[in-house]
Amino acid sequence: MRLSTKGKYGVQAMFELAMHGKNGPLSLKAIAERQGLSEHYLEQLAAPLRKAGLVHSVRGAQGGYQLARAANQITVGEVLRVLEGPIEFAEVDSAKPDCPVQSVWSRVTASMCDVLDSTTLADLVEAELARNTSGTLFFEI
Amino acid sequence: MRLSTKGKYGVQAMFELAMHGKNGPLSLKAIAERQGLSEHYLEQLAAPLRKAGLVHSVRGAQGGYQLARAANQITVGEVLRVLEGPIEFAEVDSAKPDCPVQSVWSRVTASMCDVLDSTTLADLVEAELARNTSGTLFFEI
DNA sequence: GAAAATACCGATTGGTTCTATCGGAATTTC
DNA sequence: GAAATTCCGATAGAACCAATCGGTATTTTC
Repeated sequence: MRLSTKGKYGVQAMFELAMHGKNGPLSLKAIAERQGLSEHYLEQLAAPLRKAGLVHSVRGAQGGYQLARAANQITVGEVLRVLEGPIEFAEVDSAKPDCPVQSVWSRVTASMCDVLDSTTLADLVEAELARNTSGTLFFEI
Repeated sequence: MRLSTKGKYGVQAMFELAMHGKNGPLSLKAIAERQGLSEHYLEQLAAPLRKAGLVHSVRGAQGGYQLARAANQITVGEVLRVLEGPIEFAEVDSAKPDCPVQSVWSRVTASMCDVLDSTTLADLVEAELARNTSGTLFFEI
């Protein structure tokens, strides 16, 4: 019932890319350092994200990754589906679709998707910027 | 991110107990047959449910299990926590609690708990009875 | 043109968890 | 006493996770 590190790290990496914005590509090494992750492991996450068209890669020295779309056009749910497959609280048993237990699973899934599909990378960037601003003001007044 | 069969079967079994109500104890064999599960596997789920005080057991022939409380006093979330541990969409990294990504995980978790903690076994029984009633009417009119 | 940086690729591995299965002991009913 | 049932502990195969490793291809920089 818990997200694996694949989805977790993947979203964190996408958040870093969104924060970096259009300042050229950001390397996996840089992301790995900022988030304290293994660079080699991140490679495994970058591959599906690129194949799914969520990021563009730039090879060679000074290369790295950039978001393939505007940050407000990429939701957290979309990233997770690429890395983890369908978002589903429990596999729905097609043999008894009318069982009230199944409908609980469906409702939980829907409520998870509500949050994940309505949150974009831009929302995360905005929250982070707001946090830094208020923090800075707090100490500089 | 997906519920394991432990939680899934466990809730289905608790639902059967709730449906059975106060007509004496219901054996694991009966539950296994109705739900198409392995009886031996159900035993492993029954043990923690009993230790957590959610069911009472009756040993010996004609024995089985009963809910330890009224069905409207047992939520689906409670059953899942006994069988699967804390309900949490992703482990929150205590090193960076203010990261916007962490707050997404918290919001998803909260929204899952909203559904799971507000749904009782009695709600499931009610839904099942309503379904049978309407189904019967549909064919008997 | 050489060297460094980086993305890209595939294999493997150790660990954990899942999903049971098995055999038997204790308890109660009939 | 026989049958039904809970109870207990061990085990085992499978799948998945998380990560590591070694190497190749591409691009920039010097």
